[in-house]
Amino acid sequence: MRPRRRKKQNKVNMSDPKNPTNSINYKDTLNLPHTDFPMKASLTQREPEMLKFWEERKIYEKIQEKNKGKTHYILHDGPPYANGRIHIGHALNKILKDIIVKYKSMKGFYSPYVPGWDCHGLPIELQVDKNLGDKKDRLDILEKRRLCKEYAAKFMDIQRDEFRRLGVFGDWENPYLTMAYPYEATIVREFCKFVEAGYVYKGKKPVHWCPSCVTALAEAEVEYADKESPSIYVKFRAKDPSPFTVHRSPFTVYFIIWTTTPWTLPANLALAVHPDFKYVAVENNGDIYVVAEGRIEALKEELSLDGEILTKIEGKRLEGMHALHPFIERESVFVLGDFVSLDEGSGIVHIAPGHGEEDYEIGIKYGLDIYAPVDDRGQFRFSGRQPALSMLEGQSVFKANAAIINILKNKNALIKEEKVTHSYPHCWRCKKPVIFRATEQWFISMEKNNLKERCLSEIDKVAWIPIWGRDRIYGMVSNRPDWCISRQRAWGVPITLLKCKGCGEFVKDHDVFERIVKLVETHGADIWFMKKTEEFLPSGYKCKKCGGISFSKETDILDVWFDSGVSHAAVMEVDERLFWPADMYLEGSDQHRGWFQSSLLASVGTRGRSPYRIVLTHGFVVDGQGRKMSKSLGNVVAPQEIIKINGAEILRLWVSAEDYRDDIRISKEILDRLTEAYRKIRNTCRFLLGNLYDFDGKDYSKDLLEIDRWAISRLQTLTRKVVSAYENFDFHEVFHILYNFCIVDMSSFYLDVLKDRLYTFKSDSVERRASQWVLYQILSTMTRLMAPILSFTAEEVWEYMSSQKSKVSPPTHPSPSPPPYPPPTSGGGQRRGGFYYRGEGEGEGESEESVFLSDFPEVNPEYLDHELEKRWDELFILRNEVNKALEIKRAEKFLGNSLEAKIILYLPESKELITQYRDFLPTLFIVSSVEITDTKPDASYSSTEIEGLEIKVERAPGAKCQRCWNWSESVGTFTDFPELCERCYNVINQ
RNA sequence: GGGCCUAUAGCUCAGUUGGUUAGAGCGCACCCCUGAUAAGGGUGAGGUCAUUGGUUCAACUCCAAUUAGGCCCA
Repeated sequence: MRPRRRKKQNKVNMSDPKNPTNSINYKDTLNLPHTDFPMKASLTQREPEMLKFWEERKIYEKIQEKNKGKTHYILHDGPPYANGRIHIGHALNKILKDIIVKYKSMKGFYSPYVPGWDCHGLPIELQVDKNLGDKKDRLDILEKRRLCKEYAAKFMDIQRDEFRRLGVFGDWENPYLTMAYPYEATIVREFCKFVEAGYVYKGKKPVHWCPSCVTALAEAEVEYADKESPSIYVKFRAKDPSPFTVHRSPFTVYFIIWTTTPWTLPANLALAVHPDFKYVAVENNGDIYVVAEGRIEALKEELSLDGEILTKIEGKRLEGMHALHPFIERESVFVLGDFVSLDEGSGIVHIAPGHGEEDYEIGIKYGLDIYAPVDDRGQFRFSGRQPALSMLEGQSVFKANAAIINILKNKNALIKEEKVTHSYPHCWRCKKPVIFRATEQWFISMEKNNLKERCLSEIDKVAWIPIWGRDRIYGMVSNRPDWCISRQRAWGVPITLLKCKGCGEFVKDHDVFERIVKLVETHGADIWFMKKTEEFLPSGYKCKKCGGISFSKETDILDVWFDSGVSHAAVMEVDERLFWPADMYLEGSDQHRGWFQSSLLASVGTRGRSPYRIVLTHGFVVDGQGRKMSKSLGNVVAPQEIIKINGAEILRLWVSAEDYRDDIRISKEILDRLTEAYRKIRNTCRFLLGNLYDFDGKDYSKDLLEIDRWAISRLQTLTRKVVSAYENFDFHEVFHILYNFCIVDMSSFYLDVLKDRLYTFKSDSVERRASQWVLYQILSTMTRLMAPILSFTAEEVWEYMSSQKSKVSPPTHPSPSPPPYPPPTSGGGQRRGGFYYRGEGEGEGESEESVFLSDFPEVNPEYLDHELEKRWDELFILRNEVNKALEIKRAEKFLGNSLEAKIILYLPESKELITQYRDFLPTLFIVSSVEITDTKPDASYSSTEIEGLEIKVERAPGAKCQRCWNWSESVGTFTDFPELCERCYNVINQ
């Protein structure tokens, strides 16, 4: 504990009146800064205390109460997946949201924040399976769902604590969970709406299928990795060789195709060519081979196809012709496709409509069978009995590649075989290669009711930040296929459809749907698996189509993107605090394909418009070199680590300092820099607090010196810039503007210059009070400006601002450290004992118990003075030149402290500025005296910035005043205080 | 391979509609102070504006390609 230095402010404590000079500690007569606000932040310890304060005092709830009824601003939370602990991307996302919500709330918007979690889905189910080990296959579906639910709940809890630890405000006690009964009921209800509107159909379609997990995978569940595959050239004999043989009929004509998936050849039904390419017939070893003309050079090398070109034919002329399958008694028809390219292969593409996206599209177009003789486990199942196929029956497709190549060899249909390593889709969970396989799936049609078109037109009504988000999602929606919404898994909301066993028709009665929704609402989605089929139907229900009375339940579950996609209905429409549509959705840029899109589809399909007005996206967190984080690179930065080492506040500062539109880098150096920046901001606040310990809180706005008016004007400029940056969601600018203000305007200038006045003037002199008034405005404004970002620190400063005076004054004896936070007041809304208030007519005070209950600063035009700021810009140039001159002398050891200097200025022309500010210049330069001369001094510094200006630095005349440290010729002229200058003498003697 | 995006000092960011020697702060080096003190102040050195072409009287700025990186898709 530091002893209090200050006794009485204005009277010297003289122990020996006869010999005053020896015993006076003039330091005691100064108004040195004093505050208990610690220099060291100790964020790691202090943050949890602050969180407790916010929780106990129900600050979030009070903010909501305060803004109730005002214009709303709804940031609808995108639900993170309730699996695992949070990573740095989660932290980034939630902190950005928090900054916006806090800013809007302080601006007076009603901006409740309801966090949510995505709870269903494959990753959780797989994790549960993994934990179960061998037991997983014996487990009842309800039992497994129970375990999944527990798992999700556990991680929801963990993540909730981690999000709260970041200082994020929200209704953490009542988050939305996609597995909550009412939410599940909404999912079912929204699904039924889609069914009733005719969007939902059951179709056979190739989807990514994981033979290992035995499930269809969504796009989002597939990841690409390198895989080695066979690369083969295969020949298909032409059924009718005549168009290629001209008059040389003995030749056999073959079409060459290239594939890396030989196992799809049994399902080959067609060959595709580009309508606009030319195809050539090349004679080679007594046969004729047909390939695209544009590939001939490459194939000469690849396949030694270097014979004479006999004929040339346009691709479009091949349409409808037939080739013979190399090992099955079947014909493959020629079809036309724009997707055929000349980048690789032969320019003729093998088509298996049941095993490829483009193959499927073209198959539909030509009315081909969507044929996929592969079962759930990725094994061949053929219905017909052909010799070539029987040996493949039951083989897994990847293993069958070799057998098929063998068959091709035997049939003399293989031209070339090698291995390639290429990017191939893999299952995101089990990491094994997946296949494309046509299966029975449920889809939401993008064409029905013009859904796609309507989505596209809604996209143009949304404000996308950054602007390119619009192009991105527009392109994705334009090209997207129908939405495959079924999954063959356990952990999710079931597709609640009942099928007539007699005719296969699905029950689509509204009443039945309502009945199911009600059941789910009360019992959860589990009810679907608990009750018998009949229990979902009114007694005696008959099939509308065939009159059948026997029905079966659909057992597939819904894609989790459907779950989160309907959050607009489950949360925004249902929660009476919220509003539909949301003002903002804010997620990472990957969500253009994910949640932004599923929400858009879910909302346009049933509500006809998008559920959001603004969509803001941020980039991904990468390491210091700009590379993505991965376990294998070992460059993963965990938010928990940063919190432990630096504190959540530094993480918040990091989020704000970086431009989130791009990828966001994080590294030790970046965090070190930010920690420095934090200290600077914190210390600036501390210095301000320290000089306000005895401020009387009165309005001194009429007593300001010009430099004070400059400072208060700069404060308005700061406010204007910061508000505009917040409004544009340019948080990194908030940080830079605020930080530079602390350094440039405050610490290195205004506060440095002000020390003389604050410390040495009579404590209650109007000049000192005026500067304190300014400091108070600065501190109060800065604290509120930074609160949405530096929430912990702003609240801490706020706390000291409102409670400091009563603790600090009068500082006659050591006082115990104040408790970090005042005890809870009985009866909400009671004012704390804060002393500071604004002048008359500015009714706002700093008595709110939290900075977040105060209003966000606004620019006060009365204090904004552009003229003054502009004039002072010139003074700064002058000051910088004087500093250079001083630095030269300092290097020569001519002086140390600038107060030892006298500055002589010589400026032949345009000297209005220096003469106008003649008396102020010593203060401005922080030197003891300034002389303006008409004769050019010798050995002076010639200014490079101001033409003609010469600056000479001399030792200041007189002696150093022991109190204020200025050098003055008046020192020694007072016999009772021979060590004091005149100014200090007068202060002491009053 | 395709779509969208990014590239300015060691770090984080500015750089208006193309128009002088490209700015700021931090960090770094050196110095001062010791009455913001595990603080404060001053001065200084750092950039071929990713690369290469093109448009233009003039390009960090516009266009194209390349390289590197990111997200999404195949």
